[in-house]
Amino acid sequence: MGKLTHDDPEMLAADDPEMLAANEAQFLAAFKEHDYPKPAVTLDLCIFGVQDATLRVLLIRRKGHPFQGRWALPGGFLDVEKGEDIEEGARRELREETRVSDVYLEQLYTFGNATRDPRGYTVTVAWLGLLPIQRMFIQAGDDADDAQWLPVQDMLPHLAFDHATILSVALQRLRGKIDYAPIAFELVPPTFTIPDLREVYAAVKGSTYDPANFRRRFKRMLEDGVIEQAEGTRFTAGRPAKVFRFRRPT
Amino acid sequence: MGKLTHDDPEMLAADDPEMLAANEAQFLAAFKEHDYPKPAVTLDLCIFGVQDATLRVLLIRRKGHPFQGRWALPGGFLDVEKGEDIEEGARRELREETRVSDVYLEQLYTFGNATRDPRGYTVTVAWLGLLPIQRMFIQAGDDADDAQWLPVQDMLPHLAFDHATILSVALQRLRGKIDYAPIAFELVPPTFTIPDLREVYAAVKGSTYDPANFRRRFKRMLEDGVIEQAEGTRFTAGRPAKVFRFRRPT
DNA sequence: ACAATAGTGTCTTTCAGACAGTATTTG
DNA sequence: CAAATACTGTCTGAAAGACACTATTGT
Repeated sequence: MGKLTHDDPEMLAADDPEMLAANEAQFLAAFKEHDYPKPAVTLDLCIFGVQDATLRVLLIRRKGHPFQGRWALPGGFLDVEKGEDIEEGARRELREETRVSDVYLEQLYTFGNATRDPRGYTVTVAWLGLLPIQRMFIQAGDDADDAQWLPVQDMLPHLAFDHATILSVALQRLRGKIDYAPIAFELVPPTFTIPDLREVYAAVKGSTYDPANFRRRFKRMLEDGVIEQAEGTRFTAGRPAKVFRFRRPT
Repeated sequence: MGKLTHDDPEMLAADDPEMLAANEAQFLAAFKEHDYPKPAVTLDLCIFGVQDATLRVLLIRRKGHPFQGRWALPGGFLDVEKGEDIEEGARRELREETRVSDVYLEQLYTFGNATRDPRGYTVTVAWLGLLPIQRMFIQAGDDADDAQWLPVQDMLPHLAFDHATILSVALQRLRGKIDYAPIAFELVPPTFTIPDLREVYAAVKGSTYDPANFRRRFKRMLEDGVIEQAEGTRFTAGRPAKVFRFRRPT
């Protein structure tokens, strides 16, 4: 059992790096020999959008095995040879499979076990993305027959691999985070009305919001400079609505 | 470009699985042949504790190269052959390197790029753990010369690999989460006083808390059944304090 | 005029921060 | 007794929920 305290951080610092260099180079050369078994590492993407007051997720229909013809999250193998950072890899996969780029993306969770893919042990780093559907052309890439925005609730039971689990975790994160982080702005076009935003919140959370209280919340954001009013108004069946813009923090 | 709506989830469900079985088995057999290059996958652990009103992290001194003799987060390679789930792997590594088990553990973030380890491209799944230091014997395992609880602030600039980055992310997560999730209870012994808890919060957040307001917060938890009063009192230099217990949700 | 939708005002409750004060122990 | 620490009460302001009300458009 080690001592439990140690109050001299200076003493703890590295040995002189010069001294180590020779040994370390030697070690690194030797290291190549014993090759630990390595898992395949993939990237999976939960990209959410709201359309027709419905929360949707971007899915592809699988062209190849396994799960051929089934709907799945877009994703693919991490390109180790290229040396890409995992976030670069996630953006590359999304681009390749759906021609979508410039997305809000955050890392969600990493799943790794022997059963989630019939091809053997895999580790997948899952990502959560947000996109205003309205402004986006999507297009199936090489590995997919089709790419579509489909309602989360309908699709949850029908996905390939363990993608239902991944999507559930993503949904939980999105629902939890929308209340305290300014991420709803990623789901609407650059200019939007308060009722637009309210629709997004309702679709994400699956509940309704009192229009008056909801509005007051964003009035505070206006005062705090989080959003600003934009030119013009937006016409509806009734009184036209003021238009706002998210001031992306610099 | 695909259609943007699709309202018949039934039609989207899998093709008949029986029909696919033959093709899929064929495919899986063929799959073994082309072997994508795979990254090494490791697990790293940020285990926090509070002692002497100081936030500490469990570190090991590296026995081997690279970064021999430097302090680092405990961790190691995921055992793919054993088929362990990544969380099992994290708990195994912690046990092997420090003889510590039964820890609150949550997944933190996954780091993967070509530069974080001189041995080449690695992916590491980092975990955040919490432990009441007082009740824990730690002991260095096979890969470590020493294992100690060291102050986070002092050690941050002196860690091996990119462990300073990992530790920073862990610290940020801990500080953010302690305010809204009942995780502070993982940092104190089974029974504790309100001043004990307040000390933990202060150590984690690096700020002080008004005793009166802090107490009121936990009085509400008492009413909500999150904590309950335990027998006895705890003696100090002044008036003895009431003792409480966290009622772990079932 | 009326339907429809955008937007305001107000009351109540909850909760956090500031801070003055009381209670119970040891020495 | 004083010193030290635990604990209580009260004022204030910010923010959320409920809900009644006003404003501006199209038909």
